Amino acid sequence: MHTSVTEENYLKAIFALSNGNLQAANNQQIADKLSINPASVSDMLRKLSERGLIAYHRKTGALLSEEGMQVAAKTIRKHRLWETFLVQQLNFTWDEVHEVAEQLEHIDSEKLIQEMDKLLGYPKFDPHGDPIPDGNGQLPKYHPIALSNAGIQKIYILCGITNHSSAFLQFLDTFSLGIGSTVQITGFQPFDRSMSVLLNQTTSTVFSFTVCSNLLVMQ
Amino acid sequence: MHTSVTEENYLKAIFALSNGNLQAANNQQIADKLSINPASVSDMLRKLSERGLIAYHRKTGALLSEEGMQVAAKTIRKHRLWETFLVQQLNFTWDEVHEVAEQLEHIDSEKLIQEMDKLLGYPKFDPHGDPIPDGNGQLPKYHPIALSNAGIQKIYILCGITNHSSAFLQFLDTFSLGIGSTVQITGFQPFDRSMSVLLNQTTSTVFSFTVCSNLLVMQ
DNA sequence: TTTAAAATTTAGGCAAACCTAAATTTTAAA
DNA sequence: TTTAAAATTTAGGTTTGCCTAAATTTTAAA
Repeated sequence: MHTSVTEENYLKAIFALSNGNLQAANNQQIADKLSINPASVSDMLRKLSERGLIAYHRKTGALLSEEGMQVAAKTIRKHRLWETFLVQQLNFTWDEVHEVAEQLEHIDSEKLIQEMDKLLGYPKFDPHGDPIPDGNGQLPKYHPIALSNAGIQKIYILCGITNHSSAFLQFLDTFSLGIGSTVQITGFQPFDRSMSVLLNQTTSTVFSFTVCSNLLVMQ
Repeated sequence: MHTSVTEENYLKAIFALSNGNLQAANNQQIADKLSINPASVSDMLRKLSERGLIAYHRKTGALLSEEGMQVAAKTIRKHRLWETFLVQQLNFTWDEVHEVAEQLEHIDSEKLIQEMDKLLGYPKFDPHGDPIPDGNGQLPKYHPIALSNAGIQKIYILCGITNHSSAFLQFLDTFSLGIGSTVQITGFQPFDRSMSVLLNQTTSTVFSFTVCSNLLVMQ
């Protein structure tokens, strides 16, 4: 199925707003996200629905169909692979990649994206730590490990904690650290098993072994 | 000045048809080249003319203005850099690159193209042997040398000959070799100064020193 | 339960780029 | 030089995707 740039942007927005197609996205949310007038969104939702890419009802909102999901995942896959390429090979910074990736994600070439994937070594996460869907639109499996068991230099996503005390939560809060934050391990001190970490690609600090063993991360 | 994908395609077509802005391109030629109805071309030529990107008159045809030339050169620069990238780094073959480069050439990011240029080592010619305009839209200078003085492994463009005998011309003809053909030097035999060459990226053969000294090539 | 506010849709338009069919202009042959 | 053919333009339409303003529907407060 051929999809226009506009359609792909709507599907991507619905994917994001629906939190991976869990809760339906309504007109207003989509209009806000895309900075498009609700009347126009109404039009497009009807069209996407007629094309079988979403299920939509004005009261309940929009969810992606099987096919819509495929398109969205493919577009996100391209976006994140391009971001990875721009940062790793073209010296783009974190904040520069998005605008360009928004354009590149709509380039239509199966070979291009396969070769790009290969060139980058089949990455599972982009430089922001967001997961890259595979060629079938599947997100990488969720395999949490304690940060204390994680490998040096790698970038992880915080996906859970094993200590729910308010003291610990407050501690995390002082670093603006939450589920989905990225944690890159930049160093390890064997004598106390503490780790130097880079949080959200911005804040450098050191976490004790106690902290590290209470943070669940995935690749 | 912002230009649409469509406008860029028209300017590129006019550049190509006008042979680098030497002889004006007429409606019909542009319509054929872009597979667009002459009536539509008429509309667009008026628009481009109003925007100051071309000089157009129905009798004399279209030529690029200074500004139109800049846009065309920039688009061609992007196209050829992308082709080079696709072939060199993403294992695309000669015939696969065009379709994708047609899309990529319209991506708008100064940094992207600068970094791509750097990544590729500031190439002057693309894999087809076509010259890549520099950041200011200038084509590389024409510096012909005898093939016998050229460097191994490099790709050259045949740009002239110093022997115009029909025997020599016929000889070239058997290899479909003409001005604009590419010649890559794949080997050099010092004992007779003969060269192994790859012609037009397809035909492998060996040229004697005599042949090599009568072929003018440029980088 | 009524009613006001908020969300959504409908109606009517616009711009970009394309089209076909019908002029009109240019070129070239008789 | 006339005239027919070819090239080009104009006129009137289409589709996509957006807009504003005016309904309409839904939600939530009184």
